[in-house]
Amino acid sequence: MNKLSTESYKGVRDFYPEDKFVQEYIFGKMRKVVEAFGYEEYDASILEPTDLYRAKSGEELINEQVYNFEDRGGRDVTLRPEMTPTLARMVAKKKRDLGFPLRWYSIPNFFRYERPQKGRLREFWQLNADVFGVEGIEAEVEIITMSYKIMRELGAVEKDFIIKINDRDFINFFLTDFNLSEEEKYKVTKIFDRKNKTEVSKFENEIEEILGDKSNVFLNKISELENAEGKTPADIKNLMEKLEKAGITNVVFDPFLMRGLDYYTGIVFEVFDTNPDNNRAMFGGGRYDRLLEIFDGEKVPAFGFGMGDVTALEFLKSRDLIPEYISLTDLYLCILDEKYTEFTDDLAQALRAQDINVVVDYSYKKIDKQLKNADKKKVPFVICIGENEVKNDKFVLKRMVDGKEFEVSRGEIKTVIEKI
RNA sequence: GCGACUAUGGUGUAAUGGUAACACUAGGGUUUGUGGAUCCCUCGAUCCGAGUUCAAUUCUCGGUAGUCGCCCCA
Repeated sequence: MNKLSTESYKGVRDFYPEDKFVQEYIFGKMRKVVEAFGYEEYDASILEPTDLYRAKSGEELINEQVYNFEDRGGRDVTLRPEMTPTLARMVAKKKRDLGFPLRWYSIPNFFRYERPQKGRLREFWQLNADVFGVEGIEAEVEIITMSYKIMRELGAVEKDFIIKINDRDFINFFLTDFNLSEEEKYKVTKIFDRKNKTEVSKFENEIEEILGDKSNVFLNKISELENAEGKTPADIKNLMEKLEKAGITNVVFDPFLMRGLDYYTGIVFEVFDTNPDNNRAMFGGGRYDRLLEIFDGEKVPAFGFGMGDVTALEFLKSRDLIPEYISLTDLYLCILDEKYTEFTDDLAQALRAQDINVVVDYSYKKIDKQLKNADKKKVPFVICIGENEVKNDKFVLKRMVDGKEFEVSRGEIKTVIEKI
């Protein structure tokens, strides 16, 4: 017989309880922050018609990076690679009913068919928080503030990360002088996007290919922006001032920041790890005022961001910010002999009725093995049930962290567990 | 899609052209109602396929997987 492999599928992860605990910790922090700003949770199916992504997500993403298949009815189906198109679809569908401004969040999983490497897998989870119906800079301030607060909640200090911002409109404005076609403009944004990872000469050559002999003029203008603080575009300056008022000072203007997705229209931002070993964008977002047009022609102003669990986890690991596993179970009941099982079950039921999480060990192993197991599972309290307990209805409640024992009656168990 | 490196029990390591050792873990026992202790026993591995060879876990090639980088990137 062939042995079945225990390996998980390429690029996806198994979440053992300790792993799930950490993931839930991260999600919990995300939830706490966005809910404090009034964001409501939504969700959707992992399957979407492929057409949804054809419109605006970017050619590369749809052609090479998605899992798609034809279903039995001949429909072209895709495992969602991102949430924004789904969200836009949901909002567009019930636009008249929803009431704006609308603030929604979700922590769904996504699939992308790519080569797994550090900080990037084929399946990942990502917080998505979006606000619809706010045209002004308040949306940017709010979302970027939330990004900042999540980082702080996770234990990061300001110098651990830096928030880069830019405005796509602003680049487009510069490009209007050059009479470029839409496609050429698009190419320029892609080259910009790559700039920080490209050699300067190569970058300049690529720009020159598109702009010809005017490229020097263009590049000079851009570098002026980059270097001269006074020339920072007004909206960026405004945004930075407002963030500073909120106590967020690790923000910089980066005229080359583009982000990969095609649907961004205005301000975009990315949060970078300042650790030189992990010089990569951790997460980001931007304004996409025109995305909802693809459904009914009406635009709805929108600003949102996404924060993935893989990069967040890498960050926490590198800063030693992973929390220690804590069991959700309060009490572990050992049974010393099979004949005390019924008594133990009754006790467990009574305690559960008082909202205590109780696990019963039915292994009937030696008591030291049972205790060892309780310890391994990180359950904080143990009671062993044997002849004495059944006879007297008195118990020895053992606190595992220091081995201290407390003599208690049945009615005292709950209060002792909660108090100490 | 491209490149580099890697691949031994569940985990971490060892070794050799003659089929594998050790530690931890797990299971069982011992000490006979309180754990991270001692002692004993047991389970358990050379990624897959082909080639060279009397003999391959070891050498060669291919595949697969992992790690890192490139491309790309929410």
